[in-house]
Amino acid sequence: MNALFDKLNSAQLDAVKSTEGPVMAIAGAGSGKTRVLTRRMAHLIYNVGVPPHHVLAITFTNKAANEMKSRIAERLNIPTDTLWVSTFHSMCARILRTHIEKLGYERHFQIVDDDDSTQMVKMLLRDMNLDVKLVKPRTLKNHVQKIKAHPELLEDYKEPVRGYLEKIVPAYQRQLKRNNLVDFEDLLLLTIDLFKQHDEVRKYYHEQFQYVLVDEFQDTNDVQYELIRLLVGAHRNLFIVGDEDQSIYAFRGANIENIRRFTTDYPDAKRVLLEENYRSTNTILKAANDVISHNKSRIEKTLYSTKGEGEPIVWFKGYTYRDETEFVAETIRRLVHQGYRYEDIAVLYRANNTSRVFEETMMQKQIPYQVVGNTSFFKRKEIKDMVAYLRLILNPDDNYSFARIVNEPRRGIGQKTVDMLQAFAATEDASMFSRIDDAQTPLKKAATGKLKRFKELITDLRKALENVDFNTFMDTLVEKTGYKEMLQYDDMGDVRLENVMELKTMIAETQNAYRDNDKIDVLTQVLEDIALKSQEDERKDTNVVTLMTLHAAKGLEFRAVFIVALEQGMFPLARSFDSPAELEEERRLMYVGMTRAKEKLFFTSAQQRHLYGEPTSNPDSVFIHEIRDELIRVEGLNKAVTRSYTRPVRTAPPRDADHENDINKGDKINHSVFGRGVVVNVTQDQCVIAFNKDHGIKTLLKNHPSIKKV
DNA sequence: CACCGGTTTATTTTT
DNA sequence: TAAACCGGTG
Repeated sequence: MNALFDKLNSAQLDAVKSTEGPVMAIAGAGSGKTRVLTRRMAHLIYNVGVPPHHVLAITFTNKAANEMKSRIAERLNIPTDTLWVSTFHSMCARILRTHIEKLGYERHFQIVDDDDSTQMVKMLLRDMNLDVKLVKPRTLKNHVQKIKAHPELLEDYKEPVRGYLEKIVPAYQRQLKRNNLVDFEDLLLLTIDLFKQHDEVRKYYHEQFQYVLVDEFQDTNDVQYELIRLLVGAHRNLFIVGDEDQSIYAFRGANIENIRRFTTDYPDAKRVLLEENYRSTNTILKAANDVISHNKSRIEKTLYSTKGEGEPIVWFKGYTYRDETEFVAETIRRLVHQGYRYEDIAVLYRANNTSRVFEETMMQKQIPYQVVGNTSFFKRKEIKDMVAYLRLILNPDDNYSFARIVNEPRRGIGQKTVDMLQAFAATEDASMFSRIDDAQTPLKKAATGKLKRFKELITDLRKALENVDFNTFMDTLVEKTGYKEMLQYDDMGDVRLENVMELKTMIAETQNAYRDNDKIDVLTQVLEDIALKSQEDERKDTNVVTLMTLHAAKGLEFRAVFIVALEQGMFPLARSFDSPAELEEERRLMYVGMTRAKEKLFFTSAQQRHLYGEPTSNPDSVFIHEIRDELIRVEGLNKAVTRSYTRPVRTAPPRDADHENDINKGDKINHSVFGRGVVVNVTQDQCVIAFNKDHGIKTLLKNHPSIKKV
């Protein structure tokens, strides 16, 4: 026996040792999923003797990838860079850097992020004189991405969106390619194209990746699924780990169905169920099970733990949000007094804007805290500007970057001038940069003069890049562009300049890692990292309370967890009220949040809170009432009130249980949250109910326990 | 072209 | 509340 199998239970051991053929591991929250993944990889390399670079592990976040890499490398005492452990996107970027020329792109292609995509869609909308108010650019961008992945879905759209998409999608794609840019979706789609069109490339990677592991499989979208299918060769050594109950990214295209699809595509797949939880007390697990069992379609599984029963969940309801935040702060105080460290504690909320009131109270009460996942470093304006400069220096024909910084800092080159130049350049299908000196220019002398000076600036900087070292180059860049001077008159100038200098450090580090490469390659690599690793080494303050969204908490664990603002409309969000599918996703989010807690779990809510400046009051979150009474201790406002526990829907045989509620058109019903209503329509498993004016018409799950026939 | 002030709008977001 | 956006004026 060797240490690779230490401290693994039999199910985990099975998952680690079953190396050949397709394997699916269903891993409940806290069941030691990461441990299984890393041990399996180590086992493959160390015991089975597979060379490290023949194993591919795909994760969703850089954080997860890095953690896995370092754990394996440490255990096996090998350098991390021999391992192919990466996100879908960086894996694709890496493959495309070598092969993208086969698809007509240039090797030094740049990656645009979501904000850039939205910006481009917005510009296209304006160019085409389409109404920006009718469809929001952000929303339209999401549709564009969807159509890129699934062109056939265009037919499902109604006017005017359909017409917009028909025009925008090809224009958007043309523009990206023209500027040698790819977006996140392209990274996946182009890799798929590459594999489909070039057998020799595909064969090459089939030989290379003899074993493939995919983490968080429930979060894969259809394109990623396709990519995995193409990637796995005849050996079919594919290992997936997932938990459908933790799928919380459907709004981004994640498709839980992929888990089921896997079982049909690989009917011989071995199945391992990891149900033993190493994280939470049984009280927390039971409560989490209570909540999640209200979801209709799922593979039934019940987590258990050896951590004992633990204490009941405490639900505090205050009059106002002030009571609520103070309860949280005071409880944190008490916990710390009992020996908890600040870093053992997390405050989780559904939407970012909730953090503000908690921050205020934390500050007042002098409790050290950090807010995770606000504006990431690379999304800051000054960094995006610098990136645009760097991209333009690398590729002067990049119109998009050109437009971003041509007048940043102010050079008196306004929108009109840029528009004219763009139109002029478009007639020759050339870049703006290349036509500045053109004799035919329709631009005024003054404007042309300013543009020429700008062009000179960029050309000079390009020379500087080639002739001096990176540190000097970056100094020259902020100096010559006038960016540094601009920041001097900026309130936040100091911080911004510091951020820009941070970039300098990053380039230096990358250069060390790729010492032999030439400057262009190094800079390309830096820009790729910036695009793909958006907030990787967000510096973690030690020993502080963590405030973050429930989404951000996925994969983490804390001794004590507060889930706050548990009110209808706040969590679950109001949007989910009339969509059973969205409500189920909210419920999974609740499940994820609850299972973050190791020892203590707190729910809080307020009778009244300010929303967008207006005082509002909401009923208690349905999720609280989906938990058995004996698991919750009520404090604050509702202390004396009996709670209305709603039993879970039986999930076991959902097939012929349709008559369970036996709701028909015209029936009068009573809903535990919305009150009385009349059924106006019934479909297979849903029904449409008209409630009184406060709630209006809603579509709900027919068999949901919250509905009772009157 | 730049700046001021009124109006509008409001999830989550690994890449 | 707060930030983004638009339209008018200097």
